[in-house]
Amino acid sequence: MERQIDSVFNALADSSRRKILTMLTDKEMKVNDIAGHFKFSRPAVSKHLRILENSKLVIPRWEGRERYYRMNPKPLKEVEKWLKYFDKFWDDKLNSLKNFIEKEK
Amino acid sequence: MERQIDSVFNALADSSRRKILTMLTDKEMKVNDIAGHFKFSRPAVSKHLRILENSKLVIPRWEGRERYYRMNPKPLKEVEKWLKYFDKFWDDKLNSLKNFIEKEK
DNA sequence: TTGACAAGTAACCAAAAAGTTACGTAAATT
DNA sequence: AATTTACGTAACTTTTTGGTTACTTGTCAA
Repeated sequence: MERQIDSVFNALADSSRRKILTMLTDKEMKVNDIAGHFKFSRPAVSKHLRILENSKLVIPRWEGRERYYRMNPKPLKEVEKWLKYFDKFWDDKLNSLKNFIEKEK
Repeated sequence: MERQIDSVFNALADSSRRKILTMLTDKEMKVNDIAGHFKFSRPAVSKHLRILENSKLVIPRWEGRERYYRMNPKPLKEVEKWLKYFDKFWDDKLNSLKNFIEKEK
């Protein structure tokens, strides 16, 4: 079974999906509205939405025959947590990198 | 030309590559040492390293016939910045909700 | 109630990704 | 000098991904 963090990183790997997320930051949108922002077909958009949905980055809501999507920022917290691990070393790393580059010259 | 952020997200999409990054957090490692941690072959590891290298997440250094890799956390800052965009929005939203509730009282 | 509309799903295809084995090359070891 | 070692690279295969078109289903509107 795929771990949650894997599915989130995977969902974020595609720039179209990241674009969808930014579109959904501040508002709900239905599938056709989203599809209107892309050159490719609506079924392709549907697939992207399915991937975002599986990673819980978006949450759908039916309203009649229309499906509204909104963003769920929670899974991004997992990513931030993963990144924080490196932040701990950030300054040290920068310093030693600087020293490394200095020595190279 | 691929944008930097795209190549970074792409590099991070693979869990083996993320594992390599965590291995390199606090120390340099040579290719064979890294390969020792995976079930797949050394050339496969080499490919992953090439992808990490292209996204600038790791930096190589030749020492004789051995190649040492170190992590470069800088590109992760781009990712964090991308994530911050959402944090800001959701924090603001939470705050205005809080203010709203305060005023109601 | 008929037709159009908003979506999902299925079957398919091409290109990219992720692995393999085989081989090449330069450095270290004997 | 010959051999082994640490890597890279090339050619190839399989799997995954991202797209397509065609079709289905449920809802709305005439």
